[in-house]
Amino acid sequence: MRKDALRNRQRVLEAADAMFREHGVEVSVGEIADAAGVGRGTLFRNFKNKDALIAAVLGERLGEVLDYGRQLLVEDPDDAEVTFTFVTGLVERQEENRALLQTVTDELFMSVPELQGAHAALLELLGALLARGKRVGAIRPEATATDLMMLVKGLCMYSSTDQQPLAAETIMRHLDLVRAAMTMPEYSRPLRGAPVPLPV
Amino acid sequence: MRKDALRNRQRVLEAADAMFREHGVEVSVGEIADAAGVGRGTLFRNFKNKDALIAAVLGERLGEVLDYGRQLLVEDPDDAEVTFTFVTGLVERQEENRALLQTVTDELFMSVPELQGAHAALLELLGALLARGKRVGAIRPEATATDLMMLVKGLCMYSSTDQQPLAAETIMRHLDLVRAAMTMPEYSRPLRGAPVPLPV
DNA sequence: CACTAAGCGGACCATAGGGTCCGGTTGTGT
DNA sequence: ACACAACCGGACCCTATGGTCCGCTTAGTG
Repeated sequence: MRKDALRNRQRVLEAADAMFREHGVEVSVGEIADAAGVGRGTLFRNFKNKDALIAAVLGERLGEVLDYGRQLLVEDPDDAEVTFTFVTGLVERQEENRALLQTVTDELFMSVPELQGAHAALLELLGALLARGKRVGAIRPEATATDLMMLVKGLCMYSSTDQQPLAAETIMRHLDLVRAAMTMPEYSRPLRGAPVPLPV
Repeated sequence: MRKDALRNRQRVLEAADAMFREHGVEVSVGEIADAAGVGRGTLFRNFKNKDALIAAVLGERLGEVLDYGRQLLVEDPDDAEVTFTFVTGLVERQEENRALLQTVTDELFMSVPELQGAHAALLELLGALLARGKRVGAIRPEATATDLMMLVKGLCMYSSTDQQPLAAETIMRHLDLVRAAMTMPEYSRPLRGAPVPLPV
């Protein structure tokens, strides 16, 4: 591959990542190409179609998330909090990257193998994190990775769909709700921060 | 208004309602007009634009939901379960009407005054339901209507975004998670049903 | 330096969706 | 029965988007 070609590919990846972060995967390829300073032709020569570009960018981002979670599992084998440490990190990343969890559980993208794999891996990781919490009696024994996934996805979708992004304070509060749903009562905690103000 | 005009308006409303139920508000006005057996011109003569049609249909559906909730408030002034009775009903309706909660908290539709009002009314209703639960010590005192809204919206979005609609069993399970998040520990209950199977 | 294949990018295409328009039709009061 | 306003509906327009194509440019090698 020629040097300039590689450089352009890189530029597209970076531009796509930036645009996805800010606007979600709905941004048009045209805008991405413009941001990258290349023509549409160049973009599509490097990525078969938009889905392939999404898979390339988000696959990597999700990979980082998975690494983070696996790292947590290794670091402290008896941390009852590990699930919520991870989920908090996940939500924080989602907060500065609208696209991060868009591809997970979305009919459109479940057909892209690379993302399907990331989804499965994420569920597996959540399962492992929960298992740790269950061992020390922090997590309800019947709770599953899918249960947690639903709550987290819901939280993320809710906050990124809203007009203006929710305050970090509100997100922390919502995380406390997730915690209350998943933990044994004595591991619950009071809700932090203020509720979202009524719009208008 | 001429008789045939009125009849056509009605047909459009019914067709739109049916299409929204099944496909969500994303269906094209063309499909709605076809289903109603009228031309696009007729549709747009009766409703200024697509948003107006959505507001007309969903406004009515949301009104029914509000009536249901207010009815519950009147019927038994000491029912600790009233919040979850309502939310279960809400989720059941959403299950057979993809569009029901789409308009709530969606940037696109928060600008339509009629739906904005319905949103505010829904939050107010949830607040009243929760207040009842708090009085008898069933609901966490710091929990707010917005907290519940987030959980319910998340649950609904999660289930209607998925490839195939989730099993009713799974939705009941998720409702138990919502309950766990909102209630005092002794009002929680074990999760019903089986978790969602891993896709592929 | 010159040649050539790899690479470039923007003009172009097809599709889809919301919304408008107008020539023809039809309900309805007289 | 007639006239005419109200009404109809589909052809049409405009915009946006994903994706293709091809004449021009340029990296890089002999």
